[in-house]
Parts: sequence; structure tokens; C-alpha cells
Amino acid sequence: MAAPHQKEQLDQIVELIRRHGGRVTVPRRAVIAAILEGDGHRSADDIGRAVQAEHPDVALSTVYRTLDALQQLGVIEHSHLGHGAAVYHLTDHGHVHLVCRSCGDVTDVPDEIVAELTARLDDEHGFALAPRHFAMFGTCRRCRPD
Amino acid sequence: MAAPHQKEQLDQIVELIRRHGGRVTVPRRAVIAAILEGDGHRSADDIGRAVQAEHPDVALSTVYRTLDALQQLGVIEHSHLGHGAAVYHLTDHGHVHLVCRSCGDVTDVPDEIVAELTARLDDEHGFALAPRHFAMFGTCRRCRPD
DNA sequence: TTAGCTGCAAAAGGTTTGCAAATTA
DNA sequence: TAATTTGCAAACCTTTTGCAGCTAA
Repeated sequence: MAAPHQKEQLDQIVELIRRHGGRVTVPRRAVIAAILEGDGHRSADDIGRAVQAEHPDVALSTVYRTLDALQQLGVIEHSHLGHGAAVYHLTDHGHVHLVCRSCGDVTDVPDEIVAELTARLDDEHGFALAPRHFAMFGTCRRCRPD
Repeated sequence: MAAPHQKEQLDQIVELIRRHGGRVTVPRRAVIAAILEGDGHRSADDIGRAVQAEHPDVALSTVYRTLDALQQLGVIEHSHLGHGAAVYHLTDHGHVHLVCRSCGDVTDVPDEIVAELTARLDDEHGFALAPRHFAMFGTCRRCRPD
């Protein structure tokens, strides 16, 4: 499961937490591991379930608090993929999410796709787009009438 | 308040409801009026408050059910402007929303701004973007460090 | 030692639902 | 009259919070 580079990433994050005066605990390690092992589309609940598989008495509130802490450190961010729960992923994820309103399927596309939009919003509106913070909704190929 | 063209719009919507076998009730009229009078950024709760100013015993659940019905008819749609409640607006609103993650301010921009993105997503991914269903997050001019 | 975490339980916000009574066409 | 809509209250889901006890550094 834990690919070798995931261990390195975990170690880096752990060090970052310590450098900021945070404590590295069993629940925190488990949350980080669950994110690293995930596909970048895990909700707090998914992460909680993964953590609890190994450490049954980690509370979901601890998962939320850890996710908060990791966001403050800039390690992860969350996206809203629809009406339900937000999903958490590494900051350098590099993708935007396309969510089909019909089948619910999520497709990742490189965030270069919004480069022109990002430039225009900056030029014309002084707005710095954070493209990974939200999903883009629409209808996927399979669900479109031809 | 009620601009003359709003009365016409209301009548059109009322007729559409009837044509689809729906009943036109006092609460429904009031919900539609609240949407027409709004700025396109009203949440279900905002709409409920506006409705209750005139008709104090309309329940919020009725507001939600009416909003649902209007969405099914294609008259309105909702957008997620952040972590809180969704906002409802006419389908032909023609704008996308820019939401500042720092100050929470919402700016409307004509949806022409996403034309190129829409075309690329269609070409490259077969994905039909529904740009008004979600807000785009980022940092607004005022909140950006220069 | 002590600031920082944790689990638990409860609360908070937004939205949905079941049901009997009221209303529309 | 028959089908739809309503108000109410309760449930639901996701996320947040208060607090006393626990633990990493």
C-alpha cells in the first residue's frame, strides 16, 4: 500500500508540523497516511473510515481538526465536489475537478486548462483564481445526448 | 419594488407551472416574487425571510420544495457560493460568480469569460460545462497583496 | 512540565422527509 | 372530487465546539 515515496512525503509533513510547534500523534500520522494513499477525492468521512480501520477509536472530530491543521500549514486543501461533503487533497495536486451532474463521476484534468481563464480574471478583474478549491460542474461525455 | 417586467415574468412562470400540472399557490407566488426581486444571490433562507415578511406562516420546507419544483421546470438553478447555503437565481442569469475567499465578497462577471474554457472542455474532454452552477473561488483585488 | 491534542457528546447550519390537514383545478 | 401542496416536527448529513483528560516534546 504505502508506496516508498509516500513514506518520504509523510516524513516531510511530520517535520513541518513539528517545525510549527505542532505535535505529531498517532491520529495525525494516520490521517496524513490516509490522504497520501487516497486518490485525492476523499472526504473527511472517507478519511475517518480509513483511519479507523487501523485505529478504531480515533474520533471524526479529530480527523476534522487534523485536516484543518494541515490546511493551515498549506499541505492540503479541500474542494467542493457537489452538494455533499468536501474532499481533501495535497496542495500540489495540480488538477481541477470536473463533476458530472448526471452520473456524479469525477474527472481530473490538469489545471493548465484554466490558465487562460486565470490570466483573464487577473487582467480584467484583479481576481486571483484558486482553481482547485472548487469543482466545475457539467455533463460528461457518457451522459450527453449526442 | 415589483418592476413591471417582473410581473410579466411571474405570469410566465405561473403559466408554466400550470402547464406542467402543478398548482399555483400563495406560497409559490411569493417564492417566485422573492427570486425575481432578488439580486440573484439569495439563499433559501433569504427567500424564506422575504416570503415570510408578507406571509408569516409559510414554512421554510415549502420554500425548499418550491425551489425544487422551479428547478425541475428549468426556471431557476442554484449555485454554491462557498461553504454555506446555496443561492438561487433565474436560469438565464448569464453570470458566473467570483467569490473572494478572504472577504467573502461576490462579484458577477458575464459568463462569456468562460467561453474559451467551455470550448476546450468540450473539445478535449467531451464535457459540457455548466458554468453557473458553481462559484469560482480566489482572492479579490482588494484582498490581494500588491 | 505544559502547551497542544484527543475523545466524547452535544450543537450548529443547511436541507430533506413523513404525515395529516388544507387547497387548487 | 382528486391530486397536489402545505405546515409542522423530526430527521439527516456535514462540520464545529466545549470540555476534561491525555500525551508529545
